[in-house]
Amino acid sequence: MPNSPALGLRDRKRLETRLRIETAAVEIVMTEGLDGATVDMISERAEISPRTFFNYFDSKEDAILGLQEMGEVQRAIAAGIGSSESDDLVSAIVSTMFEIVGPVAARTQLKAQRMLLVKEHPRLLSRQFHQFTQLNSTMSAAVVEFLTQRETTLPRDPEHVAEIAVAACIASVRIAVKEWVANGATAEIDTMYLRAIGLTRETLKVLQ
Amino acid sequence: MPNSPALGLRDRKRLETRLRIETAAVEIVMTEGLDGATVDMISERAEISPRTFFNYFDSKEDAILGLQEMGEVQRAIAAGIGSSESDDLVSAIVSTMFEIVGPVAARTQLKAQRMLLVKEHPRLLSRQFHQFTQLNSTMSAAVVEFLTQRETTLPRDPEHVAEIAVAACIASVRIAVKEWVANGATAEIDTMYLRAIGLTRETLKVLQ
DNA sequence: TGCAATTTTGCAGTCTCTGCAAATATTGCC
DNA sequence: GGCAATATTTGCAGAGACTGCAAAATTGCA
Repeated sequence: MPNSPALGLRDRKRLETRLRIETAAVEIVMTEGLDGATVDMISERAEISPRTFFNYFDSKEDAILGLQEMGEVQRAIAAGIGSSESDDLVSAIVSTMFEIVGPVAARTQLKAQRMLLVKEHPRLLSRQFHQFTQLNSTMSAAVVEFLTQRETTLPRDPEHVAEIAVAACIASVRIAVKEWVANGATAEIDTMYLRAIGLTRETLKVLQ
Repeated sequence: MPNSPALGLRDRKRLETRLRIETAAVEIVMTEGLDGATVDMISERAEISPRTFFNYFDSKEDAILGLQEMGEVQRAIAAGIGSSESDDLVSAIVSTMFEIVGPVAARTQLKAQRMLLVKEHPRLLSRQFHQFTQLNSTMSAAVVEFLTQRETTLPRDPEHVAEIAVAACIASVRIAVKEWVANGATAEIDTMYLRAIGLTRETLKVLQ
């Protein structure tokens, strides 16, 4: 059990409940479909009251996707792009995104199922996408920081350039993940990662 | 009045009702805020029953944004990218997007107000964005077509490259529009258009 | 005018999501 | 162990989005 023993009972319970909700949500959507799954059903299976459900997630979709709270994701982004070993911006962005939604996603059954659901219900994809959109400024800031540290000459509008770069990378990752799922979700994670980077490069060539 | 006389009374009425709903939606959101505006209020001002509202739009947000039906937008995309005079992919994509959401947006008061609303309520932005996401395949197809006609050597995965290119352009347009609105929405449309293209180019340089 | 097709509407009902206050659980402290 | 402070859970009542259905109104056309 990967339960950090530093956490008190209260926090451990909270984490456990959260996971129980996420699991219930995914399971029910898998059998009942996206519209067939109701908050009541999910709550019942997770053994909480429907009211409590909304103490944990803002919407049904959030629970299905297990969307973390903004703060957590923001920290992950800053840490990810900031600590990138490579000097290459594309790999820094792509690898950070994989740290958040990718590799982890492959490890647990829950998250693998989630990806299948997203494939089946595109509505969910755009919900997840929406979170990224909201995080654009965080990402941009991290990218600007990255550029400031490594590039001698910054572009004229670093924040905007960063935002567009992030958008392109998001699209690449999304495609790579889609392909990966389409191929049975069995290949090495690295395949996906390299694929995303390769796709980005290919696009850059064409746009030039 | 730009009412095509070719349309029968029935269709003209339908169009007029649609416009009345869109207008009512924008006006009410401007005074009451996004959450303060209800379908009942909008329907009342548009002089239709709440039930009829949902015969025209799938959701409150769709009405506020005046989201066209998919089919219409799809035709606009195919026509836009296909008929581009330039050989440059970035300008072909960007100009098509402006034809759909940009220049038109500046012409009528309704659409200018809409842009202000989007600025104030980011939730709407991602709703509009969502439509673009859904149209990704349409756009990609058009871009692939574009490439096929003009490039001697196609990239390895044309559809994917197209998707990423479109994503980058969408981000650029979004930023350009955001800036334009922030500056009072008064500058020439061409400014916005050139700005979007310039931003894309700047980003390409950095990602390289 | 009168019939067929389309559109509007009311109604009943389901579901998401929120505020509030009472009940319950956890924590830290004595 | 017991007690007070704090956090969490829950029930309840209610607003609002959205849907299916069938009756009523409107429009198109012979």
